[in-house]
Amino acid sequence: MAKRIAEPAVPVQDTEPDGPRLTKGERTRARLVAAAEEVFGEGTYDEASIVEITRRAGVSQGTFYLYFPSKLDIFREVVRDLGHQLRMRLSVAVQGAETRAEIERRGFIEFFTFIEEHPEMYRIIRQAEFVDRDSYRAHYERLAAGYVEGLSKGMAAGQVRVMDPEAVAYCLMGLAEIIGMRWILWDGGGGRMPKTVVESILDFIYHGLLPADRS
Amino acid sequence: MAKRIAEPAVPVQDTEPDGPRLTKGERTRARLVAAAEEVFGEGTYDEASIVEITRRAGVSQGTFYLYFPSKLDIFREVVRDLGHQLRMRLSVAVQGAETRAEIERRGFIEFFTFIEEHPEMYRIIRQAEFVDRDSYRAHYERLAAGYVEGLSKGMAAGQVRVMDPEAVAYCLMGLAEIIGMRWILWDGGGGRMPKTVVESILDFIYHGLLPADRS
Amino acid sequence: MAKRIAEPAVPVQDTEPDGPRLTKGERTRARLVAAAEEVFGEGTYDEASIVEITRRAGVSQGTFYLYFPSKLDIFREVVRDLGHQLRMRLSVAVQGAETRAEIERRGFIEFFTFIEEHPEMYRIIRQAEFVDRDSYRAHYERLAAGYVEGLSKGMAAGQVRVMDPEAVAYCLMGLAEIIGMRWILWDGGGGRMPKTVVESILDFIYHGLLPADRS
Amino acid sequence: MAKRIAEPAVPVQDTEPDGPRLTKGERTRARLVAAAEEVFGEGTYDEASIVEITRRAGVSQGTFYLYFPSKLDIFREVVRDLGHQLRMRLSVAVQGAETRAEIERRGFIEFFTFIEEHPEMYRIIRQAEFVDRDSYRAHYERLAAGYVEGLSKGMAAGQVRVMDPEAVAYCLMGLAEIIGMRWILWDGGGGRMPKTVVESILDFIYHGLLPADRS
DNA sequence: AATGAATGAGAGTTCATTCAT
DNA sequence: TATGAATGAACTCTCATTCAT
Repeated sequence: MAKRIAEPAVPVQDTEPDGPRLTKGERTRARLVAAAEEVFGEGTYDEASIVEITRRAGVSQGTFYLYFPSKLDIFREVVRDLGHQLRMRLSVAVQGAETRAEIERRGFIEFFTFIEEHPEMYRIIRQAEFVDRDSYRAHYERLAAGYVEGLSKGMAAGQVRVMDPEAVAYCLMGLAEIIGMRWILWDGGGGRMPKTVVESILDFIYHGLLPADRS
Repeated sequence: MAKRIAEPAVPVQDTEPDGPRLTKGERTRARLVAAAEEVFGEGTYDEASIVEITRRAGVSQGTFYLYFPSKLDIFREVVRDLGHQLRMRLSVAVQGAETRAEIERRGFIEFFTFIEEHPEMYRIIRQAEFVDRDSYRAHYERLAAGYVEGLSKGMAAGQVRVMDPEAVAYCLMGLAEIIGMRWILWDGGGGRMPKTVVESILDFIYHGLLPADRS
Repeated sequence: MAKRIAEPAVPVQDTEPDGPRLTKGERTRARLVAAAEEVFGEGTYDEASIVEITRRAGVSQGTFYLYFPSKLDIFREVVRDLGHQLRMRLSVAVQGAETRAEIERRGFIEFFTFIEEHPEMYRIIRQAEFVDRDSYRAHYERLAAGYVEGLSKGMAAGQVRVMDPEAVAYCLMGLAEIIGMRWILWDGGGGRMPKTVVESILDFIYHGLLPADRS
Repeated sequence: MAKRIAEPAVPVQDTEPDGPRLTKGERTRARLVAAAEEVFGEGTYDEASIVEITRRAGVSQGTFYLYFPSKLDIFREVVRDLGHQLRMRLSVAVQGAETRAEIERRGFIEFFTFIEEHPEMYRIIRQAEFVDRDSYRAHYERLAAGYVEGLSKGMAAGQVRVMDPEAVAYCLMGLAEIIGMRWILWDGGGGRMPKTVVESILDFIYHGLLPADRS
């Protein structure tokens, strides 16, 4: 990380737009979380250092421990936070979609957009697998829960072939992730999904889910 | 003396079964790789230490640097090695399968078996994403290459719907991985895939790949 | 927020029984000293932290420095305080004793009782040897002073063999301390002195002090 | 500690008088123990820092952990070592003494001499009470054991009044310690015991131990 | 071909203390 | 009279790596 080289960091402005509503402490805490999100996103959990997080947040090292008991704890918070953001975005995106195909299309596209916007989110959550398996598992379970619900309804309504809904939910998540990795993150990090890839995937999923008699 | 703290785990035998065929140096090297595979599989890349690797290999720390220029280098070798093993097993498993469905069935089942047998392999390869992205990418590209070839033939032969073959290959890999993680690794680590889950996935894939006019 | 990590142990009541007589400030100060006595008694001077003292006293860290300029200062006060308590108890205990033997018996028993009741007092005063030698020395000098006075009178009256009274005073203090340590503190912390040990010691002292021609 | 100021320390000579007999590692270890003895003797256990110990030993901080797993472990070793030295000296000193009085005289004088020569030994052992109670207790138990044996014989032979020998042993140790503290350490640290004090104590002990009918 | 010894940078964490409000 | 927030120096300990033998 180039950041290793110690520059005096941004002189902290205490009069930020959203300042007045929060206490001073709450603002500091928020700055720490934001900084941590950045730093964890750039390298390994182990490469990320408290020194760097506090430097970017514009506070001293001691201050960190006023708000988080340990490095692991802020990592957990960051994972929780990112998962929450993702779920919000997805649930908003699929609102109002009528057919299963439409839901999947909107969901997948929103997911890819999110990763394009927050490529670091990807790194962080996947690292949780090694750093704090519980956070990681919780993330997927929460995400899967929504999916399972939707798929079950679709099966009941005859729009989706009857299969183990949890298995299918995980298939779709795994699939979306690896595709995002391959076409967004690998290709320079700022890549966008090629249209033909998106269409192929949606096609694959569409037929994979569709009840036999409908095809 | 250092011995107080940790003594060599295994008194090293220099006359091992496969000894005679290799030079002393080659045997030492092999022992180091084997030890590294163990150690990397147990924790994080950062948690794994050269001390521990050499201790298990029964050699001194200095010896390590006779064979590998750095910790990262032996990690790369381990990743390459595991990927190689996996590809061999898969290619043997699908040999002789006639239909696309049969190929997928055999491939998936072999993959899950491999993970059940080497859960640590999973940890190691996924860590490569953060530790040495090139190894990681190379692993998937090699794996994808075989898949793409098979799928392209299937499409040409009209057994598989025409889609971007690389996109589909990655879909299948991502799907297999997350399922392996959820049902093998999470459930205690020694879990086996439930039948209904396997069948649901194969069903999903089968319809996902099938050409429309065949259904 | 810091509260995550530690909340005030006791919701502080400002209307305590002995409240009305003292100003608010005096009560806060007293609470701090009491808390410090507890905390210093539990571990090392260095292990004791201002955070913990203020937490138990139910005040903020900043408040501490309103009453004491430093950690060392409150430690000194605690030592002074404990020494004072001890001297009071001893002087009350020996009041009315007629012979030297009786004085020693009552004094020693009272001392052991005090240690049984306040084992932490012991830890604190002995630590002063390292933390603040002046407090420590002052404690012993004050204690010795009383002893020297009594012994000198005894010598003048022919009840005690003529020796350097200060040397004898220190002998008796050192002897009492180590015995208290061995039989009260070591044996589980809540131990009581065995009778035979007490009698042996008193016997030893008795003959040690007795004038030769009397024996 | 003035030593806090970082001076490049003594450039280490590798060809010391007792060099040839020990391996390089053993010499380093010995240097660390010697340095630790110095440093622990100067201040608190907590004030003593690994930095300072290694600086005086002329090795890097990392080297420390090649020989000792932790700061506490080297402290323990130092305590054991000092106790051993002391016991050796005492046993040599009393060798050949015939009467009980002679034994006590020689023992006490040797003890005071030892403290005059190693005032730091005193600090270190007493600190063990707080730092590692087991070391501390073990020290006294070992010292007491020898005493108890001698006293028991004396009682059997009718040279010493019959009392609980362990109680008496601890009395004598406690007494010696406090006297050493008061007249050697307090008076400037380099003090010597005044003759009259020594005589008073021996007198006190003599009569304390003497069987009644003999006096 | 192998080892024992040493290094030194860097990590996470703690804590007495200060100060604006 | 009291607090919440912040500081920064100091600490113990780990580890990949180097090198003389």
